[in-house]
Amino acid sequence: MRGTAEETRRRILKAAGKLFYDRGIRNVSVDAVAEEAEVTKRTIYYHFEGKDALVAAYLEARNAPVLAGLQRAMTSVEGSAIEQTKALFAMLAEQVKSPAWKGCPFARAVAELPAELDHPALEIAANHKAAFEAWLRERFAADGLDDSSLLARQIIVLLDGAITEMLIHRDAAYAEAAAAAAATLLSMHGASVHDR
Amino acid sequence: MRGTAEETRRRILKAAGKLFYDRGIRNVSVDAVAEEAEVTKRTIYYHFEGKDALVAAYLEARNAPVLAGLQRAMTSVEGSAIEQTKALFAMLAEQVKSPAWKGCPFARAVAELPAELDHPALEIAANHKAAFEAWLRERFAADGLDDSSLLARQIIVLLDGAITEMLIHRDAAYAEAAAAAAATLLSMHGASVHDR
DNA sequence: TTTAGTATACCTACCGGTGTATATACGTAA
DNA sequence: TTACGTATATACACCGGTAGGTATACTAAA
Repeated sequence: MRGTAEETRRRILKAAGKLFYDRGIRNVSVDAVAEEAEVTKRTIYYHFEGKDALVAAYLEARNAPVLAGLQRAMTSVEGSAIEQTKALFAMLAEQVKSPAWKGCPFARAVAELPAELDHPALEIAANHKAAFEAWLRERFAADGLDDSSLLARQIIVLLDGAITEMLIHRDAAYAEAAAAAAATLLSMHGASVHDR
Repeated sequence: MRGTAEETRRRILKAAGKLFYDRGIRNVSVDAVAEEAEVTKRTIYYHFEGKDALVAAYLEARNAPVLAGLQRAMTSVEGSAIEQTKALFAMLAEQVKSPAWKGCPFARAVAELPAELDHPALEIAANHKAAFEAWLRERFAADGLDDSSLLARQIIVLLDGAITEMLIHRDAAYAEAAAAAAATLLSMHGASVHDR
């Protein structure tokens, strides 16, 4: 009963990701992760230094895929920055329909982990958010929008705000309201509603 | 060592509120609350059915004060809906400066508690958010703004989004960006920048 | 004297984490 | 090609601490 080390590690991370995201980090024991991964707890502690390291690795593993998903939601649509931003919120409105959707794993980790303990996960979350904001800024600047830096910041605020409200109310209307707000803001800064 | 029941209950709730908000609900044991309240754990279980009930009571107790604080931040400023909304975000920008500030207790509770267990706290949080959104809608409608319902929804999205970002980055710039976005949206719907 | 409220002590379950034996993949030399 | 040695990877059993929760005796006010 032994695959390669990488395979086992990935299996653990997959199980951890599923449980942490679904139930919350503090609500999931290392034993539960072991059972889900069909591995003994000792194996987890062979591959990870402790639960904190496992949590950090879980968030680290989510970073690239989530970022790519956000970017793809926009770039997969032909059109201006406005069209693409609308597509971003449309994806969000779609996701909330699934009961498995539980909001943003990074924001939830920060909400759950007290800042004082400077858990390694906190920096990972901050970097993730900053990375998407920076990408948005570049995207808007490429369209020649004014204040791309401010705009990117406002869009990410709308995004995370919509996620928060939808996690609370389970209502896609918040994503739609945010999409409308985003379109208004972009058009105020020189964005065309038509194709670029 | 015995005050009135109400007094003891309030002391427990005060201690619970401090610890739950500061460290997160799952990170605080009933023993820790008992110690903070200078009461034995048994006394807590005399006054509350269990930890879940204590958590629910904690959020319930926060509802009215937080709502009042938000409303006061707006109404304490003379002026139009725009001016008052700006004041709302200004208060937020001020709060983040304190290390004790840890975001919105309701949003954090929802982020931490898995939806499946339908914890009583979840409904309390949803009601709180809905209440402020409804109040905002009335406030905007009173100023004769178009689409007050959509506007209220957008402002609360901006508010919770700014809170999320500020919890992650500890940077008041997000409240300022949100304030600017809010002002833009309001002015698009017929709000005057001047006094009403 | 009754009874609401508090204290002491305790229970069971489970938490994160570990000591140690063992099984397997793989490089190396005959 | 085979036999073997070794580092790697997994299993089993276990630890002390603490979690939420409780049985029960006592205390003081009405």
